[in-house]
Amino acid sequence: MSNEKGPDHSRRKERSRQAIFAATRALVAEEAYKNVTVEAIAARAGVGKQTIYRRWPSKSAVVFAALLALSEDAGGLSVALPDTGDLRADLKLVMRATAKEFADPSFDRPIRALNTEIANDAALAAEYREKLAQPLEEAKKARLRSAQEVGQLSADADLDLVLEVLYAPLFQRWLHRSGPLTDAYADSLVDATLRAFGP
Amino acid sequence: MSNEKGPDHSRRKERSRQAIFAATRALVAEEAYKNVTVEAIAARAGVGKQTIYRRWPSKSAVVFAALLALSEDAGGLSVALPDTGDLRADLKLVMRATAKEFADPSFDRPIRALNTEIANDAALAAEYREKLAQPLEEAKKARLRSAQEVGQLSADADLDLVLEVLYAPLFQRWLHRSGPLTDAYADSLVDATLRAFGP
Amino acid sequence: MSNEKGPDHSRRKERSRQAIFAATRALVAEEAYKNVTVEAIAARAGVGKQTIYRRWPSKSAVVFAALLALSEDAGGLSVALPDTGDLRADLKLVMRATAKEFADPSFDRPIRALNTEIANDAALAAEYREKLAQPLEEAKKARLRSAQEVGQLSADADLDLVLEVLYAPLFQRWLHRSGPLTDAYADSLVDATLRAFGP
Amino acid sequence: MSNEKGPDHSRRKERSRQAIFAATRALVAEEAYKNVTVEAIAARAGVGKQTIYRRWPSKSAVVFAALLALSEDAGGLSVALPDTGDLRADLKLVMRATAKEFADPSFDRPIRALNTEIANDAALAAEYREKLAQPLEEAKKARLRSAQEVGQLSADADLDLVLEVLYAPLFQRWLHRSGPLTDAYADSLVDATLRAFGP
DNA sequence: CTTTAAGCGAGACGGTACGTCGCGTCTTCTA
DNA sequence: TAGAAGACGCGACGTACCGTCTCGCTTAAAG
Repeated sequence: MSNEKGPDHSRRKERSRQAIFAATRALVAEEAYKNVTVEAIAARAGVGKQTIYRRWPSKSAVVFAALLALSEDAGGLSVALPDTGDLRADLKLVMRATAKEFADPSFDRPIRALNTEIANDAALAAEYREKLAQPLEEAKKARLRSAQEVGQLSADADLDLVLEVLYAPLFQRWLHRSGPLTDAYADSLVDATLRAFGP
Repeated sequence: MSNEKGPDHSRRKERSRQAIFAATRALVAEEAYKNVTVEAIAARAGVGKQTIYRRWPSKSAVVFAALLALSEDAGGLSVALPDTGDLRADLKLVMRATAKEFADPSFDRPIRALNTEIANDAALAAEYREKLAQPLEEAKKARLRSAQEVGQLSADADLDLVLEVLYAPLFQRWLHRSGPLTDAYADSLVDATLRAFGP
Repeated sequence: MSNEKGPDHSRRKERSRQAIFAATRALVAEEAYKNVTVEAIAARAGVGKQTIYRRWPSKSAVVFAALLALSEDAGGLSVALPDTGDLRADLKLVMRATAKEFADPSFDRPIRALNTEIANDAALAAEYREKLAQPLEEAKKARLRSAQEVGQLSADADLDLVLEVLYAPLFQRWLHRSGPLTDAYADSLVDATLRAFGP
Repeated sequence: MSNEKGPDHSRRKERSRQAIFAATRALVAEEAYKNVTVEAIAARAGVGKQTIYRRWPSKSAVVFAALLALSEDAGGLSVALPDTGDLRADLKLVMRATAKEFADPSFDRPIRALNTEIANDAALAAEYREKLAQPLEEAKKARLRSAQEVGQLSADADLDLVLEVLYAPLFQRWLHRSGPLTDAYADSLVDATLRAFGP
């Protein structure tokens, strides 16, 4: 059938693509980032180096694509934030979970790798915002809008700013390792944010 | 005599040290960070590679030391924040200036380099906090405490948290290039922070 | 019908075969031998690489076949040596012509390529002897036998040896570029050979 | 002492140089020539690739230098040909020995490698002639001149030509594997040469 | 005249080696 | 005798070809 044709066409491509992504994720999670080399990825994926360079221009791009694909695969599910009607409680839940994720070494390393790449490459940064950050932010803003409707958040609050005030301190503290990422800390960020942007 | 020797000795050391720092800063400001190599620094400084490796264990450390020294030279001046008695006005002044700095390319590249290094090296991160971040934060906290005394800031506010809520959004927006660093944005951060932690 | 099939079939095969040979000869004549690659041949011939590998096991074999085919096409003509009745004159004519050929760059490169391949591949060397060298040698020996019959050459001379003494010095001098390939040199080889094997 | 300085200076250099030569010779003797790669040489010599590329521009040049050095080390001894007063006997001795050498696989491979390189690189060919071929030829010519003096060789014979008639057939037969390299063959070349250039 | 399978061009694939760059160490020579 | 200069062993870079493997497309035959 013609249905088979498409998949047949891309089967080999797709197999190597997935092998490359899997190898990249494994290396990023296991190794210091400087040991994540194109050569190591190719070897681990059982793939020629050229197969990587044919598709991506640099190690950064591969790493980014691998982590992006990971998020896209899992992303559809986690995009919706909880909405119990209690914004404060919902945000605390989410912030505590986020803090825990950052503290998990198997998340820490890849996210650091990702941040290292996007900090030094404006094009990757743009792609990151478009493909990863914005969808997440939209989901979060949807929750905030819902809160605005029920009067739990100021109606004229700039939602981008709200999200920054809420998340950026956690992000910075994690990136610079400038303090512990405890539940209490997560809570205090929610409280501060709601004081700033509450009704 | 050893009196002469020591100074002579130190003077030579100091000269090459300054040459290394100058070369490092120049390269960091001019080049993409991956082109900042120990060999390039040594060549530009007119110094043997060993002279660099004798003093610092890695490129990261050199870059960090060069930028640290830069801040320490200039640091004495900017450590004291303005205190006109009007916290909101003082903070807006500082935040607008900070936003401008981040937007300046000749600051942008070095600070990105610095952040790249400390994000991936916990030891450097600790040194960064101790030598650069904490002194600055202490100066800022001094201003906040002064505000608490005159009732412009909640007496029981966690000053570390206040600073994070104030600065982290700006930092994150800059690092991820996720938005413009305008005066209005700087102001809105101050306003949000004062709503959260005001009296 | 199968009668038609064969030819039609052959016609396509033959077209690509000729394209491959033409491309190979062009590349061998134009380029340094290391730049003569299967990929370059395929690209120039407008042919898939597999079409080459389907027919020949290696680049050596293609190059050899291309040059062999060239000789076979032209070969029928030159196989017969002149026989004016004067062996010395006939040999000098042939040797001078041979020397001229070797000096011609458009012959030089292909023949060097051919020699490179057969020097390092015993199987190709055997094929070379069988398909190219022996027919030529037989033609030459026929002329020598004719000379033996009229008493211009020793009747018990080993004709293989005679040919080697006559040609090998020219070949070696060309291969090693160890001296000029002049008419005088060609003549002196004929004279030496006839002194060694004359009546 | 200054005597020590020279050697001290070159000790590391010299050690790696010798290691490279030894590895090259071993590989050339053991492996098919296409498996003799710069990478393999470097690995076997325990040397970085750059150390090879710093000194020689190509694999050809390394192989050539390695084999040249081998000959130069051993060369001083074998340069003098036997001179018993009987040219025919002396030449047969030498030619039989030469034929045996060519038949020895551990000579065959390197000499084929050498010939492959010099056939395709005029510069190497020139160096080969100057450093290897000419000294040997001078030694042989010295023996021939001695023969001329005692009337065993025509006084006006072109000695270059004599040597070519004597050696080139053997060389060509070896290179093209066009016949056996027996003692009888060696003898017949000497006999033919002396018929051509004898008194 | 359609259908079909064989052969083709195109070129991606897993690999190997290339020649270069930079690492961090080691050695030499100079001031 | 410290330091500039830079060679060294090493390992990764990004590229070129290798020989193999799909993939559609063409195309001439058999249905």
